[in-house]
Amino acid sequence: MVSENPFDQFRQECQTALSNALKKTLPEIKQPTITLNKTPNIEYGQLASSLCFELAKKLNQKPRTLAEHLVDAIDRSNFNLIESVVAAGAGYINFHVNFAKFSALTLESIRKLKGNYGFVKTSTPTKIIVEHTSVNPLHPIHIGQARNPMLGDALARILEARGHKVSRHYYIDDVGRQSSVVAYGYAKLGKPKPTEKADLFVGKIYTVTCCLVEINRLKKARELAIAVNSADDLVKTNKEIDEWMSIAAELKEKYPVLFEALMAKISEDENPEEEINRLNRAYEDGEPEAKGLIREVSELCLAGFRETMQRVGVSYDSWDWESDFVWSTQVSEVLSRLKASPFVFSEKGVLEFDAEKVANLLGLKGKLGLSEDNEVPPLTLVRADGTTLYTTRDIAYTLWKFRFAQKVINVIGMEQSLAQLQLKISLYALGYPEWADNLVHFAYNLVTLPGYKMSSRRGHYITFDQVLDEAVARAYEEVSKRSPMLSEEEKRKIADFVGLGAVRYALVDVDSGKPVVFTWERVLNFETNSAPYVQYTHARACSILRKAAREPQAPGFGLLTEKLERELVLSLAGFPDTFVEATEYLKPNMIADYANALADKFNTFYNALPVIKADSQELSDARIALTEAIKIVMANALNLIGVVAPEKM
RNA sequence: GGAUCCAUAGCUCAGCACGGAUAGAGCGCCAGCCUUCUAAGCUGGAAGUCAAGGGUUCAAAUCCCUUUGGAUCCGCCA
Repeated sequence: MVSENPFDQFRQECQTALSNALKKTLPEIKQPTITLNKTPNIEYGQLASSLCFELAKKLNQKPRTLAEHLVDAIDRSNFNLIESVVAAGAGYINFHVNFAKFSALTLESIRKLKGNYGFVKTSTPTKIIVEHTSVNPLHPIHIGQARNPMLGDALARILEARGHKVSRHYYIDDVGRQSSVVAYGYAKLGKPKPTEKADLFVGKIYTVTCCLVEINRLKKARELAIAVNSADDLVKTNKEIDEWMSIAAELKEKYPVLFEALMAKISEDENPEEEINRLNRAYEDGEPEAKGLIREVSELCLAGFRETMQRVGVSYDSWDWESDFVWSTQVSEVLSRLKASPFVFSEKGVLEFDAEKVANLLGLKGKLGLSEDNEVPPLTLVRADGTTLYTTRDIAYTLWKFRFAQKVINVIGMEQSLAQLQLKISLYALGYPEWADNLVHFAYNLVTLPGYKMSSRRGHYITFDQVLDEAVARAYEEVSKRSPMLSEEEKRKIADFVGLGAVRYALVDVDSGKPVVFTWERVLNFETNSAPYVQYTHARACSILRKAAREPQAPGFGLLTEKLERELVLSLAGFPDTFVEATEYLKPNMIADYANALADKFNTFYNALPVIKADSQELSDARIALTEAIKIVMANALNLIGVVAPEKM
C-alpha cells in the first residue's frame, strides 16, 4: 500500500470517526467542522480535538464528560490506522495512531515514491510566472540583493514540485538614467574588453563615472548658488561636494588607472550631465547607436550575473528588457487606455493616476486589506517632459506577463509595497480584475550590514560573489581539518557544495518579512541549523546504508517502538503537509526548518540506537528502512531550496 | 503627520494565517561523551513578566484596542 500523504490519511480517519460519533450521540445539533490539532506531546497521541470545549457551553455539560461520551461512541473498527481514542485532560479527545501499521505505511510509501515523496500535486495546476532577481545591470549583485534570487528560486522550485507550470523571469531595468551613466563611462573609455569578471568590471566603471559626474554637477550648482547669493544652497552643496570628494579619493586609491582614465575623458565634455540625459532620451527613442551602446554594457553585466547565478544553481526562462516595452507600442497603449478612463488627471503638465479613486469606486479597499481611511497616493505616469516612469512601464510589462500566465508572483523588496499596490490597482482600473487578483507581491525585507551603509552608487557593498568565495574557502578549511585524508579534488568538490549550500540556506531560512542582518558568522555557520548540518546528516545516513550493504528483507516495522523512532516516523509522515503549507503560503523557510528538524531528530536517533547492529535482524531491517526513508526525505527537502544532498562529506 | 511591516532567553531566530495541554531551537556559557554505523555530532545544566497595558474567550505568544520602541514607504528615482 502506498500513500502520498500518510499523516493526512490518519487525519481523515480520525475526522470521519469523530464525525460519525457526533452524528450518533448528538443528532440534534448542527455538525461542526472538525479540526484536529497536533498534540504537544507524543504521549497524548498524535491528533487531538478540542471540540468538547466549544460544545460544552452550548449543551451545558462538562467538557470532560462530553469527551468521554464521544469517545465511547467512536467505532474504530473501520479505521485501519487508529489504535485508540481517549478522553484526556479537561476535555480533549486524543487519537493514538497504530504505529506498527503507520510506520509500515509511511516508510514503504517513501521508499516507493522516492524523489517524488512529499510533493503532493495541486488539483488546479496553474501557469505561474515568478519574476525574481531583476538586479539593474550596473554593478555586481551584492549581498543585500542576493536574498531575492534565493527566495525567488526556492519559490519557483516548490511551486513546480506542486505541479504548477512555472516560468522564471528576469526583468532587466535598462531604461533610466543609471544605465546611461554607466554606458557613458564605458563609451568614454572606448568600450574596453573586461579584464576581470564582467559585472565587476562594469560596476567599477559605473561607480567612478557616477562619482565624477556628480562632482561636476555639484560644482556647477555651487557656482549657481554663489551667483544667486543663496547661502543655504551654498552650505548644502559644499557639504555634498566634500562627501563626494572623499568618495573620489577612495576610488582613486582603489582603481588608480581606471580613475585617471575616466577623469581625463570625462573632463573633455563641457557638460557630462547633459550628455547622459541626451543618451537616455536617445535610448528611449530607440536610436540605433544608443541602443547598441546601452545593450552592450548591459549584456556584459548580465553575463557576469549569469555566471554567479549558475554557481548557486539558479537559472531563468526569460530575460525581459524594459526597453522593449518602451520601443514597442505597449507602454503608449497602456497610457492611452488609462487616459480614457476616469482615473487619470493632469496637473501642471504631469499625468497622474488616481489610485484612491479607483479603490473607492470599485470598492477595493477591503479586498486589498486596506482600511477605509487609508488614502492611496496618486501615481505619476508621465513626466512634464513626456517621458514615462518606472511603474508606468511596469504596468505594460505586467499586462504582457498575463498573456503567458494565470498568476504572476513578483519577488520584490518590501520598500516597493506602495508601487506594487498602485500597479495592482491600475489593473483593476484597466478592467482586469482577475489579473489584479492573481498578481502577488512577494515582499521580503532587506539584508543589512551592521555599522555599514551599502550604496551601489558609491561602490560600498559586499558582492554576492565575495560571499560565495569566502563561504567556499571557509568550507575548504573545514573539510581539510575534518577529513585530511580526502583527495584534493574531493575536498574542493565538498567545499563547493557546502559553502554554496550554507549561503543559500542562510538567506532563505529567516522569515522573508523580517530583515536579515548580514554577518559572516550567520552565513558561514556550519553547525546545527545550517545547510552543512543537514548535508552532513544526509551523508551520515548514506554512510550507514553503504555499510549495511543490504536491502531490508523482512523489516519488523512493529519493532520500531522507541519514542525517537516514532517521532521520526511522524516527522516523515508529516513532510507532505509541510510541503503543501509552504507552497500555499509561499513560505520557503518552512522547508529549511523542516529539514533541520528532521536532521536533528535523526542525529539523536543515530547516537542512541544502533541501526546495523540492532538486537534482531527484523529490527535492523526496520531501522535500515527508516534510515533510507530519512535520507530520501532530507534530499527532497534540500532540493526544494536548491541545496545539494551529498552521499559523502 | 499618514501608511505598511515588526517586537518571543544575553545574541540569532521558530511558533502567530486557523486560539488549545508544561512557549521551542541554535549561538554563547557551565559539565560530560570518539578502541562501536561520519564528533560538521550527541547528552545534561543555567537562562523567558512572549515590548507594556487593557479587552474578547471555557482557553491568548497567537484575535481586537491603546501605548511605547524599531524598519520601510509616502519622488516628475528605480
